[in-house]
Amino acid sequence: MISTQEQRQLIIHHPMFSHFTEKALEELLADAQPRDYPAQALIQRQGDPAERFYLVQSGKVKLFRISADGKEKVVEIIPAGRTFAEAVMFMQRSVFPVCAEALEPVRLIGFSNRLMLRHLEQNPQTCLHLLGHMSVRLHQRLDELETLTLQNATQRLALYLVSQVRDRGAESAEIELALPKSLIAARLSIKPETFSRAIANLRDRGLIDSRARVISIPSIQNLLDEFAEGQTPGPDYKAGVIATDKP
Amino acid sequence: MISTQEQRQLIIHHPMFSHFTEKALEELLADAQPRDYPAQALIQRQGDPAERFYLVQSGKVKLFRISADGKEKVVEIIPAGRTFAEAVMFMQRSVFPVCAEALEPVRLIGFSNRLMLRHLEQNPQTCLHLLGHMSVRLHQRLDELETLTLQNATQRLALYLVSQVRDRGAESAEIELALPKSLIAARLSIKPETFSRAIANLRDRGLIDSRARVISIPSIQNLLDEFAEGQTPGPDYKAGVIATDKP
DNA sequence: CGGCACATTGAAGCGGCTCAACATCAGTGG
DNA sequence: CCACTGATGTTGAGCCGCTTCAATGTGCCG
Repeated sequence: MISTQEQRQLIIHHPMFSHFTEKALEELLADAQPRDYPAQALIQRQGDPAERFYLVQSGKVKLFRISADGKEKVVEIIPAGRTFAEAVMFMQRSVFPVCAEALEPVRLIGFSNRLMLRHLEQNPQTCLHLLGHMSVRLHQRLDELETLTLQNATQRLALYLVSQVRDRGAESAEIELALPKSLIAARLSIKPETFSRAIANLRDRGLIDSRARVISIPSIQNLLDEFAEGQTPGPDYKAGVIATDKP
Repeated sequence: MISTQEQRQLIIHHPMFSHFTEKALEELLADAQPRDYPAQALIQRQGDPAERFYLVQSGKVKLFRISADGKEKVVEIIPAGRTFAEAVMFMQRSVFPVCAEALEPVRLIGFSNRLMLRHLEQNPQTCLHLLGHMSVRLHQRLDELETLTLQNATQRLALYLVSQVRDRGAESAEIELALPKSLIAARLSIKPETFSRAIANLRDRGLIDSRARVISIPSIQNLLDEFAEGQTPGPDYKAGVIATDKP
């Protein structure tokens, strides 16, 4: 059960719930479970049965996969205000596909999958919103797949830095790393040592300037030009083969 | 406009359309565009505006990304009977995130995104089906992400071989590669040479037996044990940190 | 049979990893 | 206030896996 006004506001204004009727909302809220986790707590384990999805009220959550030999792959860092594990509820066998860990003290609000599904059946608007949301996620995974296979460590770092720039379209920028470098390294699937060397590499070449956690980029364009991002191929790519119009 | 009975049957029985009313279906069918492509034809380019999604009537379609320096990453191979680019219609800026190429002579049926969205607004059942579909896709991408970062080339190949086994749960199996080895290599993000060496590696160790395009696996379990798949960590993983129940 | 695409095998190179030492900084307690 | 400590970040050296380049082998269709 949700108690505080702060929680109500957070939920009500979240796009996931904004199309619901008053009644449906009340039902979901009545069933919602707030829960606190200390830093480093394991919130869920991959393979656990999933009966709820979560909204992060405060703190940051790390989603990751872990392989049999103990190596982990950081999939995503969920900041406050965002939901996670919402895609799981649409699968037949509902188990968490990833582990979740609290990076800092975290407060979550858990919603019942069963209840949510029941309301979705009568609310195409929210379904469409969710579809949009999941399309974006799918697209992001695609970007990451490409980045991982087509770009080397330094390029991945450069793209990450650019993605952290708040002011889109600015010429230059100064950013402060929101996470420990070792975590960013994990997010980029590189080792901390390699991360450090990549930073040094960019610094030596004058593309960035780094002082501790603050990194300034004299020219964002230069950084991007150097490591051309996954853009559409030139217009002359494999030109010539055209489709026939009708079967 | 759809003409042949064969096409109608294919469409009507596809889960994407199975919940639609007769009337909605007729509207979609009236607008559907069949189209043929010769082998190697470029069907769509990443960045192209997307106004339709496609059902593959016959042939195979390769979805891939291409980077500025020409390296390509094969994202997926779509066989006959499946749709692609259906996730794009839910995004604001509707452009194809990948290139598509006909691996063989291909016949596609294209459906209007606009029309489909309009019908989805009145059909939560299909929305939910689509959500389920996209959850699975999201999950698959996750698997691939993990496989790419956590497993080496030989392990990836082993997992691929196992995934190609038709008879789930059988002790041993014999499979015939449905695609040229160089394409499978690309799908696994390894070079053909490495693919070849990986096959040789498994053969030398008695885990598989390969004669040209036919590969037999004496014991599927052995193959999996060797390269323990991304399974849930042992029950003792980071035990101890428990959540407090209430805020 | 020739020709060509596909596949295999060898040798060398390179990028990122591992291991190890050292630096830096924050927090702690004397 | 400073010495101690542990976490985090940096730097160096060597190694390993995959790629690259190049040569050779194999199968298919003219």
